Amino acid sequence: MFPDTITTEQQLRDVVAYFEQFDAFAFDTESMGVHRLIPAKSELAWISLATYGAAVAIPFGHPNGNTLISKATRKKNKATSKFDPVPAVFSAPPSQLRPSQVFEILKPLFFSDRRKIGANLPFDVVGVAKYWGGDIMPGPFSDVLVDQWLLDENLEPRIKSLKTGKYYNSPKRGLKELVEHHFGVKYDTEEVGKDITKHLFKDVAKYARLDSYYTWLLDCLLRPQLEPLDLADTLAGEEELMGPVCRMSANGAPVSRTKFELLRDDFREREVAARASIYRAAGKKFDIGSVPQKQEILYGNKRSGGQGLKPIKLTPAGKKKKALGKEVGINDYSTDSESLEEHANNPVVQALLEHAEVDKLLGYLKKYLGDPEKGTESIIFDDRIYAQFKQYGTKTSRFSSSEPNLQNIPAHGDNGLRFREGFEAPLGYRLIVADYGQIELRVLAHYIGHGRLYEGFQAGIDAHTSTAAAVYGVEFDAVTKEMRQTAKGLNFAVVYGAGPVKVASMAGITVAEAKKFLERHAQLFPEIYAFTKKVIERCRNRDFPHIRTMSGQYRRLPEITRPGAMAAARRTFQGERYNERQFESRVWSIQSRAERQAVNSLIQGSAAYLIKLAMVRVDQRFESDYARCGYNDKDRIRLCLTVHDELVVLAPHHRVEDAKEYLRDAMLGEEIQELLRVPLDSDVKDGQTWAEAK
DNA sequence: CAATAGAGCGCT
DNA sequence: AAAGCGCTCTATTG
Repeated sequence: MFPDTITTEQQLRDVVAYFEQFDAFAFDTESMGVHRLIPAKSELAWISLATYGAAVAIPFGHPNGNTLISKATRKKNKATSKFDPVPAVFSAPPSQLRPSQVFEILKPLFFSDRRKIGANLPFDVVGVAKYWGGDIMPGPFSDVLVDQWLLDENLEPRIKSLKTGKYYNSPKRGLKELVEHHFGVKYDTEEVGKDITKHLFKDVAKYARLDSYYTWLLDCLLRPQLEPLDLADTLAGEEELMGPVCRMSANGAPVSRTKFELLRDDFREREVAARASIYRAAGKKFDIGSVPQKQEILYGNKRSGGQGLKPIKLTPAGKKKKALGKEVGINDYSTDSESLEEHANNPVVQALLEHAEVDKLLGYLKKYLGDPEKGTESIIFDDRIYAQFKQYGTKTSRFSSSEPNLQNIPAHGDNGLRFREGFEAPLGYRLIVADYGQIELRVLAHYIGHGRLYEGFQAGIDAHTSTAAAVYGVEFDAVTKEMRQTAKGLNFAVVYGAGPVKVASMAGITVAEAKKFLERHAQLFPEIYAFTKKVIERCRNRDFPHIRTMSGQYRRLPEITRPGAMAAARRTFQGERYNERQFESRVWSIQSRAERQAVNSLIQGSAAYLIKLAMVRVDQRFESDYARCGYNDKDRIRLCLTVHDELVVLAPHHRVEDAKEYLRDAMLGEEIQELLRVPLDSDVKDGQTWAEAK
């Protein structure tokens, strides 16, 4: 039929003919080069496929043969007196197909309606799209990592350590970990996938083939397991989202390299200045990034060269120590910005606060532009940054973003504004930002279905303003900025389960005042508290405690029961000596945390579901619009980013109004609005930069 | 030397 | 005793 490793056109045609017999197949790619982790820009060398009864690896540019001529080593560089790496030398690679041949022959298979299965699917879909002129293959799609996430969002795969031979629970949930967890097989002990250019042709061939093979096997194993859990619709929803996610990932976020470079230079100067101020005020040099050294400087007495400041807040580790009745020292006290604010008049503290802020943002810019000191390359290509968006991996079904994380770009103050000005539409285009207003509170009001919060939304009143009017007992028009700020804190307290201390620090009031407001809030909004109580009790009373979001997604919370919390408490105290009182307090805090998580996950998870639905709708609209109107590629409207309750879109000037209309239709349209008993709200703006459009 | 933990901080 | 993330830095551990 065909061999495991495909090196001729005829073999590849036979493969395609075989795979075309079935309605689904798994695939995986191997990339190389400095940008191998950026699928939109990586260079691929292998693609592998698996289906019923077959798995193959197809090389089309692997640089090495099957013999290692000389091992990788390091050689001392006389000029720098450092050790430079000397790469391994391999024999010449066997003859392989060219990429153009491979992708031409594979195209009918991938551009059919067969189900394509991946592990972290968008990575591979975007990777291969480059070879088809940027076209994203059509669905249906599956991703075994999504399957696993739906099956158990808390899974920690059981892994055997190569060094110690002992089993441990890994926090990672990648393909390798899942394969070992489910099948007890370690198939990549050499870590071939990390850098295929360091490995023999035959080793990569084996590894690449097994990637697809196990992806296929996991699909076979996991999908049937979803059936009894009533997750078919949830899964279908996530799978429908995969196409939009692939397109968004392939589009990237438009930025101005020049602006970022200017900003970096400016931040560099400020960093140097802040550093100098710190040393001057402290009277000596020290490592500003070192927490222990900062503790000595701030909280150490003046005799030993410290500032002699009174430490206030303990670190989490310090709290644990105190709870166990141990002595705490200056190294158990926090040096975070909240602690430093207490001593804002101290010159060392002032300079440290400035330094921390500038250094953090400078770090972002170095990540984007590359850092010669660390030997990293720029991740901006033709004024675009390509982040990875994961639709799995959060406990609440939100998206996460990484490499880089584009969901934590500074948003507030002068720095935030300047930073977001770096995200800029190219000439002839505009950025459009659409965000849901107070979506979490709307979800909460929907679930409750009556009362002040619900009525407020029905009447179209801003939630924070209506809360303020209620707790202060004034008319809506009489609500001041400060009153609204306090009310905002109260509304957050509901969604996150915050206590008086947090509300006080958030709203800038005293703890006593916060307590009064919370009591007053509870009197005026009894239905909210009745609802959260009901959510918690229902969760607790289930055989396996959990909540389900609007999409049907589970959040399992075993620690919401006393036995569950006790088991968790025992784990946290492992090996420590503790008494009854300490144990009880730990159990209580774990159980309370689970209660807050139950309420928050229901709300946050359902809100996440609504924006995922909107993304699918908006993408459909953009795609059908493109197909129907026969526009050029450059006239396309494209999704660039999603930030929890916000979508960022790039559109050419003449399409801006269309894009805005599509966004509003998708976000507020019947299909989504009919899921909620309160009206949704979305704000849609355009601008040249993210700062302007927000 | 590499991997992990902890502190800290950016966002919604 | 505030939910959910990812990243960077240092210190520690194997």
